[in-house]
Amino acid sequence: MSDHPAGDKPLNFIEHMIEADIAAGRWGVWSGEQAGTRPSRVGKPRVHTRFPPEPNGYLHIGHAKSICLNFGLAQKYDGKFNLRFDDTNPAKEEQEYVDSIKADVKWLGADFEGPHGGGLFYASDLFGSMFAFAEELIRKGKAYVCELSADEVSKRRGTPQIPATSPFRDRPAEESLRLLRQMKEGKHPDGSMTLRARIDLASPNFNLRDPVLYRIVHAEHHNTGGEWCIYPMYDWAHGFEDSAEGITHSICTLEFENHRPLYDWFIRTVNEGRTPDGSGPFGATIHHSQQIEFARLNLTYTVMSKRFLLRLVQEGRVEGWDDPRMPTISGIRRRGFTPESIRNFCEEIGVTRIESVIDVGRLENACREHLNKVTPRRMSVLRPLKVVIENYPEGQVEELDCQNNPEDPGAGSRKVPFCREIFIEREDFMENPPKGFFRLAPGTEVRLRWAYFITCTSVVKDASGNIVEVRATYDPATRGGDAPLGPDGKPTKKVKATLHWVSAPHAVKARVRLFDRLFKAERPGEATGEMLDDLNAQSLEMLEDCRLEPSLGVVSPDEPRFPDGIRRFQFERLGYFCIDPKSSSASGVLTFNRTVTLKDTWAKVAAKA
RNA sequence: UGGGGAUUGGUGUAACGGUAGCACGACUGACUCUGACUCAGUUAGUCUAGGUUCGAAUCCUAGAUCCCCAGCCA
Repeated sequence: MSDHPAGDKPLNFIEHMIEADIAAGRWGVWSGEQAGTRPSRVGKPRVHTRFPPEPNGYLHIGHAKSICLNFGLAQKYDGKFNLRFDDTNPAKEEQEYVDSIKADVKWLGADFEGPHGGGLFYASDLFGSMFAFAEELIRKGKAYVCELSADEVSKRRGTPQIPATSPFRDRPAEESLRLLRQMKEGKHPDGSMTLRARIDLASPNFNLRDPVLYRIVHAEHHNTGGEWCIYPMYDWAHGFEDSAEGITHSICTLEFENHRPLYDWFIRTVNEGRTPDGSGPFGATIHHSQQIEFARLNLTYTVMSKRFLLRLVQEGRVEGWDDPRMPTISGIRRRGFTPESIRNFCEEIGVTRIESVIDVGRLENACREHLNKVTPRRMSVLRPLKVVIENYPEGQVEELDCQNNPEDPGAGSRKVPFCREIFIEREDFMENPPKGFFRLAPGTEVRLRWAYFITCTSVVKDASGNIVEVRATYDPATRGGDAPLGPDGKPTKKVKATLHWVSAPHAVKARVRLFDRLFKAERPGEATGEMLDDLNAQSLEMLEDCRLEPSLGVVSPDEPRFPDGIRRFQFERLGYFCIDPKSSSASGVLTFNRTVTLKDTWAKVAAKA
């Protein structure tokens, strides 16, 4: 069945469901009132998604998959996307997390306040109506106050074969109502009682064994302050949040699949005694959205558990949530990744119900792919080795033209100074090169990018035999880096290698931070059960004596401005780097982060040998 | 030994009873003022066993393996 025009991406399973819903007219169409800022939306089938994080930590790349999915659907179907804080547990939630999540979602491009945005919501703003629904459930005989302690509930939970029990199950509704109000008024201590749904104590699905709706928590809430001392559980609250916001497709991860019967039960039960026109004894029917589960993102060499990431932060094993080695959005951003590259990555990996593990290299590739197109090229020497060009006049300085981006002729060029003393990369010189090494070595000739051909004449060593300097001669006829043309119009000579370089006296000094994977193991914790055992002790390398071309010391006018304000570059032959303002200002030293290396065929060959 | 899901090349993902395709990786080669990029080619797959059918990744039966569920977390 190829009813898609060539080049069209195949639909994922959620899109298939949406198409089916549209065909069936399941969710109706946008009214003029609902269309909001987009009149074009009026009359189109409703698709309304949301991203519902709990503000108990920073967002990570796994959340990015969900954000891109939900926002992407809203965009594709000209619908709406909400950001909603699922803040029903004051014990774990903080304003700091709320703020970071808002910033991260926006940075990713999922603008919940833009043309496809439905707005910003808080579950806690609905506490009042949720409480009313709870009272309604009691009146319908579908909920009761249970005075079992958490411990006792656990003991009475039963097994797959043996049903759970509660002695309070058949308590009169009036009594439950009175107790619930007392709970709300703070008359009872934490843990002394709960409100439970009256469903099925024998269900093989434990979620239906009279789940808790409300627990008593005397704690300050980041949004509602001290207004409440009872808080709704996730299962009870979530469907009402979706309902109130008019969400059509409530997308969550696979582990909530067993909760779907509960999700549906709550809405259905509230809707008992309600009618579409509001004439029922309990008023008007409330909206019932469709829960859909998909597989969360797993990455090799990466831990996505918020709890564990929090531990890394608290134990000081990383600099913080935004450490560039962290899989958090803020870490990845500080590392230099672009939102485009993350969106492309999420698009490439697809959406299914299969639990898979994506090679983290694919995320890096997505980043290279985008950065290659948009970053200006610069020359930087990370581990400097001095080269003295013996036949270049002392005191002479030339300003040479260097292209900013060979991929993009429109990016123009810049001037880079050249003189008698330059630095090259230490690893670009070998005194006794192996076969296949075609960089600089005694007697060989290489090109200095955009500059001249040079030939190594000798090596200078210190007392202990370390190479401290290389002597060379240059060919003045190769100015600009091109060999002179012969009578046949072809270059008179060719070199196999082109090296990056900087002028020694003009170079800007900087610190560069190189990052490796945070974990040594493809699946951290698999071997010993303790993820910390697989932490990579060498995941951060600081290079303190790097020399950069002078243009990096200032913001040049033709440097592209990224919307997030981050200055990103390709250091030729090395990789993609960005300035880390946080580290720079903290240390007083201009500091770059390496986002990702370039692919390096030679390193692969050399490693094999 | 209860319930709910999943299984297609190394990895990810299509195909919804009718030619198993795409992407990434890997490997070759071409090109190259980045050992990058780009381009061309090669590689390799339907969990197993039965059954239905002219025809099965797809439907049926049985089995295997993996994931989720007994928080007053989400």
